[in-house]
Amino acid sequence: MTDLLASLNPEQREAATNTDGPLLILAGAGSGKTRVIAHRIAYLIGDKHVAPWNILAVTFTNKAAQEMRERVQRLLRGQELQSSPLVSTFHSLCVRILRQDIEKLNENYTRTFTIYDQDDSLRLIKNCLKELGFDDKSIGPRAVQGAISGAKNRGEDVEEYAAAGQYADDRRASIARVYRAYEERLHQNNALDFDDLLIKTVALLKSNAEVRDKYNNRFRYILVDEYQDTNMLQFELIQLLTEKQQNICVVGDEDQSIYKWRGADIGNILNFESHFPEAKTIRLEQNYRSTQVILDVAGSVVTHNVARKGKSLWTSNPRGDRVRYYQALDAEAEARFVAMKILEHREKEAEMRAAVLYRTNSQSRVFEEAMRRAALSYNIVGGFSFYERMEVRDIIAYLKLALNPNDSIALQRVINSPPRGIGKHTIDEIERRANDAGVSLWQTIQLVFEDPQSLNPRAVTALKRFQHLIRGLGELASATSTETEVPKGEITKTRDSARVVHSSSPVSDLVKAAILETGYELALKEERNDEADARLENLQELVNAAVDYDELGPEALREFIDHSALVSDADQYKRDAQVTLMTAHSAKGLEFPLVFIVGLEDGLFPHSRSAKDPAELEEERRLCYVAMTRAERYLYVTHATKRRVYGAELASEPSQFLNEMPLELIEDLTLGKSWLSFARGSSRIEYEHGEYRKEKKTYAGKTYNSVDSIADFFKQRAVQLGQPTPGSRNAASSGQRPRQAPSGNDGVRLQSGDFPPGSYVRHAKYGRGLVLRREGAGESLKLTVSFPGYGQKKLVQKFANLEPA
DNA sequence: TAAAGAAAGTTTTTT
DNA sequence: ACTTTCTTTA
Repeated sequence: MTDLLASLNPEQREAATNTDGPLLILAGAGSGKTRVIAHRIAYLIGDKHVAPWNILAVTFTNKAAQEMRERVQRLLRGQELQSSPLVSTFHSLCVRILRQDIEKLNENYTRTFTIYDQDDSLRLIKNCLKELGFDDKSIGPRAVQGAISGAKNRGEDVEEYAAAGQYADDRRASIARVYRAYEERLHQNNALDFDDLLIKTVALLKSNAEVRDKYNNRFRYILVDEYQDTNMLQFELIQLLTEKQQNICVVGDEDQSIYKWRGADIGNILNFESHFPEAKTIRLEQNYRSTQVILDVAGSVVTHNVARKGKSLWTSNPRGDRVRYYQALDAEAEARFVAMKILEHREKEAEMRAAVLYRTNSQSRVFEEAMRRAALSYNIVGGFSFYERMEVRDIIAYLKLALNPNDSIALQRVINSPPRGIGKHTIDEIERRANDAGVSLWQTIQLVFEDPQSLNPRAVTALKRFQHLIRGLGELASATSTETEVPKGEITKTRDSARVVHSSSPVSDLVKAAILETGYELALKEERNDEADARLENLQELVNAAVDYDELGPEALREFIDHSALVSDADQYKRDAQVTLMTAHSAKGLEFPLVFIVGLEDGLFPHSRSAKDPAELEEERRLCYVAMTRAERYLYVTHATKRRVYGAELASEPSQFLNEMPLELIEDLTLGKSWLSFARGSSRIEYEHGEYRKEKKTYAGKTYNSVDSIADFFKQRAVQLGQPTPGSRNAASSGQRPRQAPSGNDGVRLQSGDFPPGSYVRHAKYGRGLVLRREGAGESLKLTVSFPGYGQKKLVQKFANLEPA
């Protein structure tokens, strides 16, 4: 053990061995955070002889948990252990606790509760909206879901939310009604959504001293990773669990806080010392990951944030190459450039792993294609994950029904997939009657048999067959499930038969049954096309995944289903893939020798949704910082000058974050003129850059100088293209001329109200904006205008009431 | 009822 | 552009 610790630097060693009492580790990017946690766990077990069972490490993602488990295992290699430390995400920890003790909460939930993931929850919300008669389009289900989740994460229950809504607008009052209905339905269905997992666990630990004691005694040493991203509920959970021993160690970095939108409270890490008065603080500031240049560029961007304590990250690594920049014509050209560069790097160093980081999942598509064309094997994290595929979710829904046919959301999902003659009319009728009678859809089906009313015999027969199908799956499942599901007299018999089935793989058998007996496989085989074949393959994968649960005992099926809800990105990140494509968010905690940050455009990264709030813009900047600091040796930043958004082609400006990088540390790989070469050639901008930095501390908002340099860039391009531009006689002499906003009135040939690209306009609502693009003519002349703070808007000139500005 | 065609919404990030 | 959902038709 001692030699293991010898590989740590003094601060790291201090952090690993300071095991008792509250400890805050402020760990900068690449400072060996995961290493320290792993060593700390190994030290607790190997040197302090703490039982592994008494150690809990909590992470946010399964990826991080997996990584941590492997690291600890490697450190403890060769040692015989009685148990292993629990390394878990917040959500699976809560499931674990609730599956054990939720009945002690006395809210009428049973241990067999179902978990509704985001998709299930959205379906339920849609049902509630329908039921409450919100059939107008004024209130979108997604918006409601966001509002409810937000309320839940702020700790507001229905009553509190409704009370707060009393004095607010109608919209909020409507949402409160949906919230109430949603909660009732969840409860009726014995279901918990993702937020409830935390809420109910906290409520349970708060209300029941016995349970609290039990877990306090079990988890004597607790570690929390990415502590800057914890929200109120997670903080409460940690506080309740560490009430007794206070052996709480948290690791985090304020500069990497990127989940405020999900309710994360940065105050948790900033105020750790006041929450836990005995706390020690250790700073890890030596970076082992990146070159000095990469750190300098990343640091330069993040220093533009005002709400920041600031810290110094240093490295003894080589300076490294400059950050490389490329301006592509469009998204396709951007992807081609990235693929080409990856090939070049791999030619020099065969094992070079690369990551392509983008802001939104929708950007992944072009990169996938480019990788395929370049014959690079790639790996996508996030987006449409395996368990989110339609066919996989359908089969899971059948399995959920096998355990609990009253799960109306699952039933709704598969009652007619594959098509079995239960059409829209029939389903509507059943829903209506279920609502009237206040029972589940499953129970209503039985009622239909007793009194078919308007339903025709064909539909009734189809329902009979469906009922029979689900019952059959249910019987198969109860052979592998707990005793509680079975009538008392049959317990012995059932358990015996469970054992028999057990040795011949019960969970995977059940999955197979759900694929075969439901007619799912047949329906896909009959389609005879590539897509159906791919789906069949996915289902085979699902069976394979289930095999891992075959030896797990009576709760195996339940655990498999839980896993499918909580482990949405299971094993998606394969460490040795040549290329990994993912969002900047997903990349947190990972590192690659070669990193591309793509789509650095205004409105995309930073995202337009973050433009109105300076705090959100700062979060975008931290996200950019996180992305940049993933790079070990080579970092590329790229953007495109036009990009399709919702099918329409839009001109895009360079991201202000590019303007915040030190230009002398950037190498321009663009063929021909780029925004960067322009910005460089303009001494005025360099000068303003210096000025801007001095003023920075007083202004938290958007970097307007970037917009100005970008405006000049567009004007220059217009000149090159020979398009008439207001003030074009001046623009030819590039950025050297005195700063003056072009005006629609000063060109002789231009009428007032004519707005070419590069000119400024004023809009009643959005204020002053830069015209990027014109299309159409006469009545339907449309302008694409970028408004600081609002992003790009496409306006019909005739109706937009624009004035020159 | 199911398939085919039309219209509407989608894309911020995640457990 | 693409996918989901609504509407029409056989």
